[in-house]
Amino acid sequence: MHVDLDSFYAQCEENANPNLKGKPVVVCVYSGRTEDSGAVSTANYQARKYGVRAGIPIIRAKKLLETVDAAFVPMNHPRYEEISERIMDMLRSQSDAFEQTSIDEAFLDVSKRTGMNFESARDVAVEIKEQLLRQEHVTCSIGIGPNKLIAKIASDQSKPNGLTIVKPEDAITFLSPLPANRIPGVGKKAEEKLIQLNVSTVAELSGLSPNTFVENFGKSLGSYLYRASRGEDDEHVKEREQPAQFSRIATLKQNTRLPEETFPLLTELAYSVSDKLKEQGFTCKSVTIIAILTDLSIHSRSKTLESRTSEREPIEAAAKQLTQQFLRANPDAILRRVGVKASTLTKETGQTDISKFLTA
DNA sequence: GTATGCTTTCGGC
DNA sequence: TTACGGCCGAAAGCATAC
Repeated sequence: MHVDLDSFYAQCEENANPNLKGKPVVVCVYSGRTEDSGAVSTANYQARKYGVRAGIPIIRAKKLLETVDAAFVPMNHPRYEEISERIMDMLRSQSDAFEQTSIDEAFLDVSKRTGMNFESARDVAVEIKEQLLRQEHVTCSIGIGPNKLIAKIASDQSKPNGLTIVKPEDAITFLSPLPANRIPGVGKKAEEKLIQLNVSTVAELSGLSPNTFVENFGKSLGSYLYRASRGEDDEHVKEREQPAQFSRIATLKQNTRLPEETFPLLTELAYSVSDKLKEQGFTCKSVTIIAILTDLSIHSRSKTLESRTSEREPIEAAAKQLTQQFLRANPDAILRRVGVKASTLTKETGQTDISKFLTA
């Protein structure tokens, strides 16, 4: 079973402010550069009717909604996290195995408690929907299928507030007419290939030879797509124990390549990443800087640290060094936004782990 | 040749 | 007509180890 909370941030805002009910609601990330500079994080379904989508500039969303009484609200991420945590705990309690894949999505393995009976799985889904509405005033879209792939595609089939059940014997019939890009992992690049191959539906995709898959999509994606187009997937639902990375990114006051204008922000971002590592009890081994230039192109540079750390100073030093190197190697680059990322995380248990043993 | 690790890019929301 | 965020995980591409 796949559960997807409908335009989650927008629902959180509607619940926090009843004035928003019934209006188009646009949740915005303001960059602070000018009055309306920034992007749309998400929009409720009323706003989507006017063409407002995640990722578009706020100013464009305002134009699209200028004839209606719409609400533009700043994103409040800590609030969404808190609400999400309660919801995820509830969903986990309704499952045999649980896997949260984002702040608003999760897979629930309900095979045991339903004995693989899809009518019984429907009851679980209905109970989840009722409980979510009662306890958190939130709607969701649920997909039920014989595996994660089909559950995920099914949850996307009917939104918002949908429930789509695909029994094993109906899987091929369900998938066949769908556009091939509904398969997770088929993005822009794979889609271009599909056009070349004259493939638009999953059924057409499944008609390609195994060689055609590997030749066009590579061994990894190719064999995944071969199976996916047949509705096959054997991934298990499993808890994600540890995050893989923490990052902070922000927009500069003005476009620049001067160290005195970028370093203070880099320091702030590095400190924030370090604080989060410490707060959550992690150390990192690699540090990455993200550079977004005036043409909005995205670049990154990373390095592996000499030793694991969560301290502010080594992360800050690495970020400054990587930025300097990037600017030296790219004399025409002008920075618009910069970010700092810590990855290769390890949870520090306080117990003697192998690396401590070896250094001792 | 395969496994593993590191760096960079892609894509979803 | 343009406009433009802040996260995350996964994939791709390459190098190195065995």
